[in-house]
Amino acid sequence: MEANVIPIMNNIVDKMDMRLTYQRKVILNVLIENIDKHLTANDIYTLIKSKHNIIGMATIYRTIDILNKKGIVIKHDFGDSAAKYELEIEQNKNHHHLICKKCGKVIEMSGLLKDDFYETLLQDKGFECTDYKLKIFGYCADCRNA
Amino acid sequence: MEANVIPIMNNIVDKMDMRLTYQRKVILNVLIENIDKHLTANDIYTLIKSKHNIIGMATIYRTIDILNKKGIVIKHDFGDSAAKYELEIEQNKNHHHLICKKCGKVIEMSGLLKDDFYETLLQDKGFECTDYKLKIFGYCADCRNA
DNA sequence: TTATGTGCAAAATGTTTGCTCCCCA
DNA sequence: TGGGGAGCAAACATTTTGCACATAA
Repeated sequence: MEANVIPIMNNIVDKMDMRLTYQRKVILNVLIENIDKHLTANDIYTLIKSKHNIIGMATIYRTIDILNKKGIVIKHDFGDSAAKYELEIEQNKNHHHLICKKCGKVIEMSGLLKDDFYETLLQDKGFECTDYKLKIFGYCADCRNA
Repeated sequence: MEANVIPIMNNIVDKMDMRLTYQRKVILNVLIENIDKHLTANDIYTLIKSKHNIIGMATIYRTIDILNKKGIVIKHDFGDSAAKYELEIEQNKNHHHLICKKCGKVIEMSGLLKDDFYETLLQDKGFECTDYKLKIFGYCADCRNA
């Protein structure tokens, strides 16, 4: 494991409250090293295979599912069949995704919701928001100029 | 076909610019009659089977896909395996979904984005927005009080 | 008439599960 | 050492595809 990954890993391990097996360490390691990317289960599998021993697909799905339920991993669906995962760190949390309908690129940004949306939801609908996903479809700068 | 469906149907048919077969009419009919619902491909299949002749699943997927590409049908993914579809009428367009993490209920609302988000996207990222989907996860009034 | 659409069945894809053996705490 | 975890393969659900036949325009 690379040194700079260790403190992040420890931080997550504190939150997980589950047995720390070799496989789970390796999965977390890949997620941390790709903290700015969206990985499919198969991406994770391939990345692990290239650096460590092979681990089973079922283990990846089972682990990711647990991490997702514990709020450590976010599950995304950008419409291209396989679900994508990323670590739910503060920096990744509740950001928006701009998805280009031409080239498929995903750009991240934030700050498009009204500042008082949380209160509005509670008052108007009695709905308590824990998190949200905003997907914006359209055309990125490159594709618009092409 | 029920009488009140005909004007909506004609409106859509004008937009589609594709051969109007028996199967496509029946699919559109079901979508119009359930304009306020989110249907899976299988829901559509079952609804058609109960009122008309059986049509093939492949036809449903192929038709819905075309309608989606033409902007007549919206495809949703609420995280429960099968994709859900609804007509993309003005009333359905760009609304938000509040998804209860306990009971799975989906509530619709709108008006949570900043008024100038379209311009912000264009200026800050050069991104031209055509449409968006905002999914808000949390707990509905019923589940919060239960 | 002919390009397009349909149905069927088979295949592809992504994900989940049962069961046996393994290993972390 | 005991109970949760892993691996494998088989099952599963949803969606896609190839091909022969049917049909709207």
